[in-house]
Amino acid sequence: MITPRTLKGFRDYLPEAMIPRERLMQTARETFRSFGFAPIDTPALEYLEVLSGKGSDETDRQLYRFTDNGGRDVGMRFDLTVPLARFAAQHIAQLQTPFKRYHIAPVWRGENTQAGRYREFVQCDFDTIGTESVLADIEMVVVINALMSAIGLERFTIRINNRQVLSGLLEHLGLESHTVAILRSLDKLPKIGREKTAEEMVQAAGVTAEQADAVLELAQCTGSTDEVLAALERIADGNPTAATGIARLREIVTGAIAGGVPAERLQLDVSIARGLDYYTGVIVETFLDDLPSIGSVCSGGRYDNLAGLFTKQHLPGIGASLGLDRLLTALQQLELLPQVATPAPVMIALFDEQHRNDYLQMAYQLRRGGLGVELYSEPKKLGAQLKYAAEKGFDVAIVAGSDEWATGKVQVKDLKRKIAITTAYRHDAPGELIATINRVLEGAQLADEY
RNA sequence: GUGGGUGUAGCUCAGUUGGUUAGAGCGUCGGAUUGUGGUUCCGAAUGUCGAGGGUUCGAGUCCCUUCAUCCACCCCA
Repeated sequence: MITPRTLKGFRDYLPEAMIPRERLMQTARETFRSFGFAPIDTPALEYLEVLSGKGSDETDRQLYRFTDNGGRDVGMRFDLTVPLARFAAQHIAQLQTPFKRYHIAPVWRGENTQAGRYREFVQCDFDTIGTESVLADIEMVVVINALMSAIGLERFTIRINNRQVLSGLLEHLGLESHTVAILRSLDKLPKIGREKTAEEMVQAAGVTAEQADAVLELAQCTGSTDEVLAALERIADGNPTAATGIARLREIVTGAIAGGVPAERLQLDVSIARGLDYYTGVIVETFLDDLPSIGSVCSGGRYDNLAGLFTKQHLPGIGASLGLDRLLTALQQLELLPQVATPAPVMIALFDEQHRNDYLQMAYQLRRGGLGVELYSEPKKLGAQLKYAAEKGFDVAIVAGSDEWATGKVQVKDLKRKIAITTAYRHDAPGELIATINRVLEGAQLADEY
């Protein structure tokens, strides 16, 4: 016998897990499409050189790679952004710019697992390429807010930074060459605190204590966006790069607010750096206020030359990625996921098998009326059937025995509120029953959000 | 990749210094209740103690290896 098992970091999804998962994907799709992003897909496998070209040592280490049966060196994509760069370089002639696409698909990273971190997980990316307009930057923030709201979340914070602000300061301090090491240290600031971060910067990045202090002062500006912007201007001291970056941040924040994002969800935070070095402008991370420890659930930013490896054409872009599996882990920990094992809301009890064809006819009529309906398949005791319906998460059970069929009425049981409604029903006039069920479902939906 | 915790019934866990046939609660199934579900009562089933090897008269318990999972570092969705 072969032991049935799954690989480390790879998972099976039972209906209870898959139902909210599909719902989340559907919400993401609808949100992206409502902004005009169009779907694309790319292969899971790419030539190794395509994936490792831009990658750092870290991504190289996490890359699943092998030689295929034709002797080609191939790798499994570890994000959707590098495939997009290849895709754009390859097809740009047939695409109009700005090109807006969304891409919902699994990616693979051979790293160590943890809660909300898997080796196979789904990302929901949306990007706009071919424009440097600040409107695209603003739209990214607006989409993130719309997406999180559509999922049913209210308590989240979108942290915004602009690489140019820090670059400007580093330029001002004469530290451009240490940028990567400084960013790496800076990323630890929330975890290890200011003093240790300063120590590490001095040690790992080889800067002076004064320089480290200036960087940290910049990174620790807090308060309202106006306050932070004013403080940044003071510290950057007229450096042109930083000034450009700060002006851009101001435009993004005011634009996002005009675009419907509540101001309190936006927080300027110069300390967020993102490990990926391909970001060149604005950077965002999205944290759940009630579960910040899970990390960012939606991150992105501007990259002004991602396709440079694949084409001479200048292709600036901006976009972000929702971590579907991480978000689902978070929603589960916050107990915001319904425990439902059925995708259909209505179950018809097989109460009296003599009327089997009536039940089939009724199910047909209800489905034609737009309702998801399961007809119970065994003539078990009614109590057992109702128990099955309640535990599987159906909202409505239809009960009709010989008495009901004789009088032209059926019982609509509201399983969530435990009440029964008697409604007239005939196969050639199902309208009243459908209306009754819909009334119950509207109530049920209110009490049954994510 | 490095370091640490955990792994016993479907789930949450107990299992005393190694000692006969491995337990509890919840859940499941059957019945009380042959036309009405989340309560109550009665009854029942269920484990190669993650896997493999070793020490021992004897291992769920000790040792080694391995797999999975969680935590920290690293990195990130």
